[in-house]
Amino acid sequence: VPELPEVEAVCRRLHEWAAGRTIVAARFTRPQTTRPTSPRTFARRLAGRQIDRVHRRAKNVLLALTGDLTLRIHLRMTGNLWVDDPANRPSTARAWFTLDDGREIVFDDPRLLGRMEILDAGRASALDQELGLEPLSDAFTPAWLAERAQRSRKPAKVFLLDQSIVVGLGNIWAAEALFAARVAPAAPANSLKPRQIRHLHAAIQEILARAVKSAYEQYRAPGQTLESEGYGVAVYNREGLPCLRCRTAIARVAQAGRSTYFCPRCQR
DNA sequence: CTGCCCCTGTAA
DNA sequence: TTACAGGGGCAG
Repeated sequence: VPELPEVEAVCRRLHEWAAGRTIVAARFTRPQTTRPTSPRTFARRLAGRQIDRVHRRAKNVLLALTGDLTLRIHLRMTGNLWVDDPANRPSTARAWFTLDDGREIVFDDPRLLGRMEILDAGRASALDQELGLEPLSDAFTPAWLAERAQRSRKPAKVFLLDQSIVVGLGNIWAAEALFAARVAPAAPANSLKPRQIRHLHAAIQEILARAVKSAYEQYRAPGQTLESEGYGVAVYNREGLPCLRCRTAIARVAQAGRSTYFCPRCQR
């Protein structure tokens, strides 16, 4: 479900739907959803707080609450968030926060991998520090990317997935960026030429900007599934199918325990 | 660095 | 029945 574009779309919609509302009560169905405290303690800390705004940092959904607290929600693989009438809550909902207007924020998470945590101001800024650069920020420049790549021997794909360097890229968009830039996923980051770095940088920004737009427009209604494969995927999940540039069969290899799709002819 | 784990769902 | 799934934390 969510890489940067989908998380961004969720945050914007949640902001539209819930900013200014107050959380009246919070319910959880599983103890592992809340970290590090129990659902009970967690719910007690949330009750009565107003949601000032909802924004994104890396793949985290951040709800800024009154009293200088931040609710951090990580959707992991299958999480989703929306605001709706309690009557429409799905059976896979793992948490819901009743709002002062009778609607509720629903945290849907079939695979139970998602996590949430309450941060005080200090921890919120510490988290911000630990995370890498936002790829759509002005600070993310070709020179900066080149400098970081220089210091890493990781394969390019693994380098792009590392959230302490650049945030927001996941398995789909990392593969897409490498394909667009014609960079081999196994090439060590420090072996990339300046020209390849420039292409990679441009590809990351273009691809993500376009995907954010599509994801936001697509995520209009509460409870909709987040589908990134629908918009502009050129290599991901296309093993054996012809490369869109040269017709060579797309290959799949495992890197860091995950599938990487690439064109063995145009990416090297 | 890779491998395993957290979980459930779906498809081959 | 097995493999795999858009994430990430941890062990070895």
